[in-house]
Amino acid sequence: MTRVLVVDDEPQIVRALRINLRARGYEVDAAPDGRTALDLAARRHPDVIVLDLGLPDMEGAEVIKGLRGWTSVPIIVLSARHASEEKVETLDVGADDYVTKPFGMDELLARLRAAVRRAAPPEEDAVVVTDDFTVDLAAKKAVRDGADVRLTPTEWHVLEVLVRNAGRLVSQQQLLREVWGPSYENETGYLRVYLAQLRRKLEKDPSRPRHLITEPGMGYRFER
Amino acid sequence: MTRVLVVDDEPQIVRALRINLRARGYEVDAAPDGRTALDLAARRHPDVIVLDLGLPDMEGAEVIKGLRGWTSVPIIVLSARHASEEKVETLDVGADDYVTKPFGMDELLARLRAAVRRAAPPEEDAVVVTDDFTVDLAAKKAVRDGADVRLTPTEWHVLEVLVRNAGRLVSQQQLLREVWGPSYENETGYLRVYLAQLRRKLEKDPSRPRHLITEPGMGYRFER
DNA sequence: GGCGGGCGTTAGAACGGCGTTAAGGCGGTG
DNA sequence: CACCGCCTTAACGCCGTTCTAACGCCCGCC
Repeated sequence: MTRVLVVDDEPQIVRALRINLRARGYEVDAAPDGRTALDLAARRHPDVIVLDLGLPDMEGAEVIKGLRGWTSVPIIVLSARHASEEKVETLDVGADDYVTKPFGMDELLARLRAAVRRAAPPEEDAVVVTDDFTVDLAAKKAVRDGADVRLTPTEWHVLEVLVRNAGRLVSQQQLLREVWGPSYENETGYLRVYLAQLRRKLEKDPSRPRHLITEPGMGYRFER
Repeated sequence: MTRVLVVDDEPQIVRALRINLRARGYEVDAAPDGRTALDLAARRHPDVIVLDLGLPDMEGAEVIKGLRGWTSVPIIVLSARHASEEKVETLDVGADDYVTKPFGMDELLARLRAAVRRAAPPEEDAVVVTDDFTVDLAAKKAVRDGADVRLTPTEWHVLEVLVRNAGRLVSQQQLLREVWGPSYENETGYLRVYLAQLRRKLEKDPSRPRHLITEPGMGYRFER
């Protein structure tokens, strides 16, 4: 779950943000001043910070610098000041975005989504592991006994559909449609050939498949 | 040097941006429409894109989607529309920031600095070593048997994309998009020529490549 | 117990894709 | 203006993939 730290000394703004963020599945912490904000940021490691300028105890710029000393968490600044110099200074000390009050909640949430999105790690590899072999969907790679297994485009495509539906039955028609196209729905012979190929390359005992399983008369299923 | 791609069909805005950016040491490319923008983005790999909505040939959202299909370069949108829905939609399809016209040049430049700053990679050791050769991504150099290998710009670009995706399969379309641009996705002949060149210059036995590997029908893969 | 349909397995032929080379064209440089 | 790299393009031969057909097996059904 995404964690948001809201820093503002006006209770009604904190309240409005808390309600809106909670409703969208965010976890919300709140701090009424800069000191508490720095403390909570260190302890709770939020995924994004919404920071109101004009806190009672510290300059906004000081809060940002205090954060930037050790974290690159996205900071979205809220401010009543429209002055260009203030925006420039705030952004240049390390803020990621600057929203002027009064602000539209929809827009703030959209900017928050954008900030979280680009801070997210670039995409993890979707790796599926079985006792006998490993399938890396992102790298388009299958490994067995430590060695890469070479798969042809069609073999890979069939395997991919099955693995993405791991544990579920995939009907022959569905497989044929996704790999060969809608007009090949009756070519069940293709499936027999390619499933045999895949088993020969991946299963320990191809005659007794443990992962690429036939459901007679229905379709095929990948079990990890 | 930081490279900026300015996308706008109004010459005076392009001109103003170009002058201001040049004066601050940026390298500036400009595109008057979406099609040119996508092409230039692929060929020049800007560090940030300033995109005006309301281009003559494409919807702004379409341009953003076209970019987001293969790159995470920061996109700062310029727009005359202040409507909240437009901001939300634009940010949600992948824009990083949304600035309404008329805009202050100082503010835009500050937002641009912020976008570039947070996109900057955390100073990685960009040296990849294999048994047969070494690739230094930062220095843009390849070394084999202690001697520098001379690579043409295109050769280097192809190698760079493959090395940055080390171990992962890179499809022919992806490779062509990133090196030649989206309109070259069918020119698979280029790949055959350039992969042959790279193998001849880098592999010990070019007829049996150990690192620049072809996956027939799918793409290419760099293995260290 | 014979029969037929579905499935697994194998091999070969056709096709398209890939590696390789070299020549032409283009732009940049001295 | 001539030269030189680099990119593009085309031609050719080879290799891998896909398709197709044939055969054997198992199982349920008549």
